[in-house]
Amino acid sequence: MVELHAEQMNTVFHALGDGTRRRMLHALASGERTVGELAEPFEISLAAASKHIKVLETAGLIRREVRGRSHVCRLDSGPLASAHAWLSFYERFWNDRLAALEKLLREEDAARVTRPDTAGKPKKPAGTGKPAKPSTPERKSEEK
Amino acid sequence: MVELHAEQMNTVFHALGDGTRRRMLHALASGERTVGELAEPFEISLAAASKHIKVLETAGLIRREVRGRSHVCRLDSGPLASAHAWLSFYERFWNDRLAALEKLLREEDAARVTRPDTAGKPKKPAGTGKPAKPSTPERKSEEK
DNA sequence: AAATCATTCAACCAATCGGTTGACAATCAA
DNA sequence: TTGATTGTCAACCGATTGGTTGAATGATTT
Repeated sequence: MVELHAEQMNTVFHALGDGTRRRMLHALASGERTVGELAEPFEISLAAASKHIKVLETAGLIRREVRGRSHVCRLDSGPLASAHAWLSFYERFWNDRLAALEKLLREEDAARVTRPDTAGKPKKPAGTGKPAKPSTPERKSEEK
Repeated sequence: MVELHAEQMNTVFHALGDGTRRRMLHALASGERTVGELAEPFEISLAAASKHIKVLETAGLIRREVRGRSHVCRLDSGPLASAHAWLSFYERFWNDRLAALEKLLREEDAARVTRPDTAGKPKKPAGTGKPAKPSTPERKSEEK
């Protein structure tokens, strides 16, 4: 599952990287809102708000339904769920008990696979217990 | 808890909005990496990679320890946890059963509190069951 | 038909982004 | 000391961002 649909993630995270847009999403959490209603709390022009809304829309975070002359927006949680899932991968790192275990496992793993005799001199003091990067040279996946 | 520390969230989500940086984080998930090691999978200059790493660092997503001439980076999951928590607010929207319930509750709530007779004309067709924005004018918190 | 309302569009602006190159600083190996 | 190695810094570049203003579009009201 590692980092497919990267372009989507870019747009979603980028959309979330702005406080104005996050507040708009938050407003939409309690129901539909027109563009004007979404714009109202902010001291920016309606055009600027409209752009923010378009960013949210193209990120798939909201959907728009044109009712007469007003555009009604509602949340689409799909991309939020994706972002949430992406972050969940790192959950073990902030879940401390698991993190400690995982760390041990990683180090053990590193110790098992460690460097297949790369450079001649084993200048390893062996004391500090540095995890020592596993020699596998990092798979490539997403390319821009 | 609604959208405090907004500046942090900006930098974190912005940092996550780039595939290169996400892949760097992913690499760090399996252990420490030097700047060079982090840069290696990418076809960009070391300087560019260094900038990415600095973005991650100032977002608090990684920490750096200078060992001799090499800078060793490791993940700091704190901000990831924050982002995850922020997204969790919307969890009910993609958890369908809960979503349906919540929706009902919201509508019920909206019906109970509905507009304290704002504009004169009750042009409400009352048929479509639109949630009807609660008249509370959206609390302001974060200001850029 | 005219006015008003809700919203987008187009052009512009300054700031930021992601990238480059070349110079620099520091550490380590010879 | 000389020379790699590891990484940052500074200057620059084109593209994108978030904002503005003014005009244009479309639906509703009068």
